[in-house]
Amino acid sequence: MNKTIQREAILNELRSVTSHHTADELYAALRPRMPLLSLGTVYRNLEQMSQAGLILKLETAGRQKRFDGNLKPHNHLRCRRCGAVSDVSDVGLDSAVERLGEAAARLGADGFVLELNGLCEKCRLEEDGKK
Amino acid sequence: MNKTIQREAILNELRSVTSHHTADELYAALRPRMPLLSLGTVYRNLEQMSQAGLILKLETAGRQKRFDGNLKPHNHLRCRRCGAVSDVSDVGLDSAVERLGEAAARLGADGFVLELNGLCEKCRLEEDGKK
DNA sequence: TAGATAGTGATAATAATTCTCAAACATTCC
DNA sequence: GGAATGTTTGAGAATTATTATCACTATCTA
Repeated sequence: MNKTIQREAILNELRSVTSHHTADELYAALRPRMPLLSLGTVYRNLEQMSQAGLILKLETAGRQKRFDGNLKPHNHLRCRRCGAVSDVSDVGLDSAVERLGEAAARLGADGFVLELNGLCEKCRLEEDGKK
Repeated sequence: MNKTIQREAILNELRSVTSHHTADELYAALRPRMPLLSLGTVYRNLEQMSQAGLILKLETAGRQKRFDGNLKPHNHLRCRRCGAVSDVSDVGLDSAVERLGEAAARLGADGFVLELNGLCEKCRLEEDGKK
């Protein structure tokens, strides 16, 4: 895998945000700096880097795939209102997930995909505001 | 929601199989009996019935959505080789998932999506056969 | 620095799903 | 049972997300 300006830019962008971009969000974020960047290049590199284990591909509910530059084990919440995916950190959840991993391994599974559903911080505040 | 022949047929088909059909698999399964059935009708009804809670929509990894006529809580394994989704029943897994549900509820989440990844029965045998 | 390889941008192609709309059907009310 | 009303259908067009193609350019290796 050669080093290219485009690939570096995509990886840096993904690592510098805690949100979990879709391919077209990344494209939109990078275009001002790289006006010739092509959407196909973004897709190609995201796929490549997730194969190589440099980033995570989140392909759970919702139409578009999202990508995560944070490789440390952590959990995700998808907002049922705005669709954003945010990180969840909670000790109780982490230990439940660990147990789940053990149960899955015992069954011979390679792993699992998990995503919490609910309202993100932002939408929770907005819904409360309405009442 | 009116009662129609198409809707009944789709629901019955989903309930009579333990595999988890995609829209086009259902379409293919029903066409011999209902040659005028349209794929749009299948999609429309699947969406409607999952909204109404008559069936489950499984929209995890993989491009196509799958639908499940079994409403009892149970877990799924997606085969990394053939893409099929099968039911997994295991006491250890169930209790880990229950804990996970409690942790998620404590955090204010509505629920979660979970899918194990690995080889299904059929592919496991075939892979073993090769060696 | 030349030759081999890999990656890029532009665009076409594909896959899955959703939308549109006139005609057919189901339900309600008399 | 038949008219009025609302719902659903089939057929096809449209949309969305993603992948493939390909001539050209950048990167790497010797």
